[in-house]
Amino acid sequence: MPLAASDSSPTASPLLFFPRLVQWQRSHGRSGLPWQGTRDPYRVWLSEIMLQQTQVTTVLGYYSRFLERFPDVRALAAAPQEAVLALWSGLGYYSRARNLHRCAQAVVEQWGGAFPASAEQLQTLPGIGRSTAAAIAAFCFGERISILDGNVKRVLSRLLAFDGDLASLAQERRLWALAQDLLPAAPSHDEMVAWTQGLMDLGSSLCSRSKPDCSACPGAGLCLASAQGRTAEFPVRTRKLKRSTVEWWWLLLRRPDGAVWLERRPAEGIWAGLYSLPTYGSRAEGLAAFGGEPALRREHEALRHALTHRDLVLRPLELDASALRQDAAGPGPAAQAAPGLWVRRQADLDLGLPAPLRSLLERLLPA
DNA sequence: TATCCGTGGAC
DNA sequence: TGTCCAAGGAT
Repeated sequence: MPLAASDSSPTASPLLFFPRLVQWQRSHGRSGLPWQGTRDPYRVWLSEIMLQQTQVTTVLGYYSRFLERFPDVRALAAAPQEAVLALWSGLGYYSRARNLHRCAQAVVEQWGGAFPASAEQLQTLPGIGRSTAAAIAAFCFGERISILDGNVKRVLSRLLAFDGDLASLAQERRLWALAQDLLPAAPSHDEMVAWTQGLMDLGSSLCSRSKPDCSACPGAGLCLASAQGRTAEFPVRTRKLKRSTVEWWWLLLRRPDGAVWLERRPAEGIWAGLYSLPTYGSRAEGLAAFGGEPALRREHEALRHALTHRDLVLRPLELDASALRQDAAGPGPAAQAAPGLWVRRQADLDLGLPAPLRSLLERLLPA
């Protein structure tokens, strides 16, 4: 049965996509990013962790500061966790920083300071999942293995008109297998670098979420979604993000000299391991912990801060700390004293701080 | 499997 | 203003 004239479905093999994308990456892809042009696993690994769920422009400054402070994996492994969190402060998803630190220590202690050279082994390390392991292995060791990040899901689901729901782990695994099938039998190291980078470059430029530029795409003539005019339908992902609102009372304990008391947050949960203000679930509870109503100086305007699953309403209560204990253990009753410190000026804020708190303290403390 | 974990940019 | 989501991983 002959094809109808209106049927514009590509008939070329999707295997042609590999050489086309490799060529496109070399002529049109990104090449000047600070973590490109190296096969040093430490630098590639650091960039991949920072880039998880984080845009390139956000990462650039953090990456250079981090490398300057920790030039190699041994320097990072030897640092205190607090120093790592301080450099990560503001980048978000702080479990990445804690796992980064643990990973560096594992590389030193279990691998003699050299990252293992296969995706399978890399994936056993803290904070390195399947996609990050594949990226490091492809970039640094030329391994024939496919990444599958947000960009690749968009590019390949369109190329193949893959209509599985990527909210499902099973469908994600299917697409991962298809991605692996697009690789030639024996790609060179350079080809794996260009292919891996090309998938991400294409997804972040031509094959954008809205209004992709299919005419300039190296997948033109191969891409099923484009041929069918259905790019907006891919990738398929049923989202079921349920947001909730949480109200936190922040105690702004101020000494007569203006200093503010910060405490380290617990090792799990939101902002784990960062410094923050003493936090309570109600106004009464917070006041009761530090002198009650007579100590109250001012109720600051509430700050609203959006996290992925939660909207935080932060209510700072400024208390007069002059009547409270002010020894090294902190201002509260010794029994509930958490590790913490007084900060007097902005120069004291070289700490792991949640973004909204850094913003608040930069307004309150003198330079 | 579903949920949790930050922040900022794009639309 | 709200929504999506960006080089995801851990539990």
